[in-house]
Amino acid sequence: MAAHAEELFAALADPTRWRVLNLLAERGEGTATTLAGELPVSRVAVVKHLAVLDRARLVESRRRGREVRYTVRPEPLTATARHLAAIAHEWDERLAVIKRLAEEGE
Amino acid sequence: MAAHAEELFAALADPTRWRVLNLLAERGEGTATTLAGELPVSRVAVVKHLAVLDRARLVESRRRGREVRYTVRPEPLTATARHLAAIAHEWDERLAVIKRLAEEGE
DNA sequence: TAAATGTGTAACCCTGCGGTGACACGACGA
DNA sequence: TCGTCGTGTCACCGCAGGGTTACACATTTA
Repeated sequence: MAAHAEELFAALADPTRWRVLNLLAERGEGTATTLAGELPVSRVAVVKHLAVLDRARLVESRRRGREVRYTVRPEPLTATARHLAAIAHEWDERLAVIKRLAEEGE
Repeated sequence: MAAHAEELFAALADPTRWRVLNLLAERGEGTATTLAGELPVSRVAVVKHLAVLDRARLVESRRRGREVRYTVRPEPLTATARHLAAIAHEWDERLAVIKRLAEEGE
């Protein structure tokens, strides 16, 4: 598994981060301050979450004057979806081979 | 996002757990002791990892006399892959709508 | 220019998690 | 029957992560 994939899974493992992503997807964009206004956590907490999401490339930030607007980035999700499907397929094949060998062995 | 989905992402966020899953997929099955023999961690650590993977339904355990053999389960991966692809698709549509609105607004 | 508003960041708290060693229990083989 | 071997579990350690408050800095606007 690629190293940054684990970073992405870790990013997706937190419920607050999913709420941030959902809010951004619904509204199109948002700042740390506006997001904190709709969440039960402080702005600083939101900033930290956005930093994690940014490292995982799940959000994009554009400076707009004195504020920083964040947008959602779907690409890592589609890439990870393909990745997981491929691994599951490998496992399936492996299990099929083992099952066949076991039946021959009887 | 479903609650146990975050449990699954958390399970996938650890490198040692991926090594456990890979070993199980390669060999078809394994016990906590045999796995610990091929990993740089103790048996107790492997047991804990297997417990996490079991809660996420990524492995299956069958008692065989005095030992417990673990097998890999691909289903959660395929399910999560579909889930992520669907979410990414939603985001894509949302972004397309917003982009169109922005262009009309000019 | 001064007030207001948003961001950046430092210091700190507490919980969870990955890891360890030690020991008790149960099942198998000699 | 007794030693062996695998599992289960308890107590503990260190650190990263999610959370907070407080304060300094930058940019807009009245």
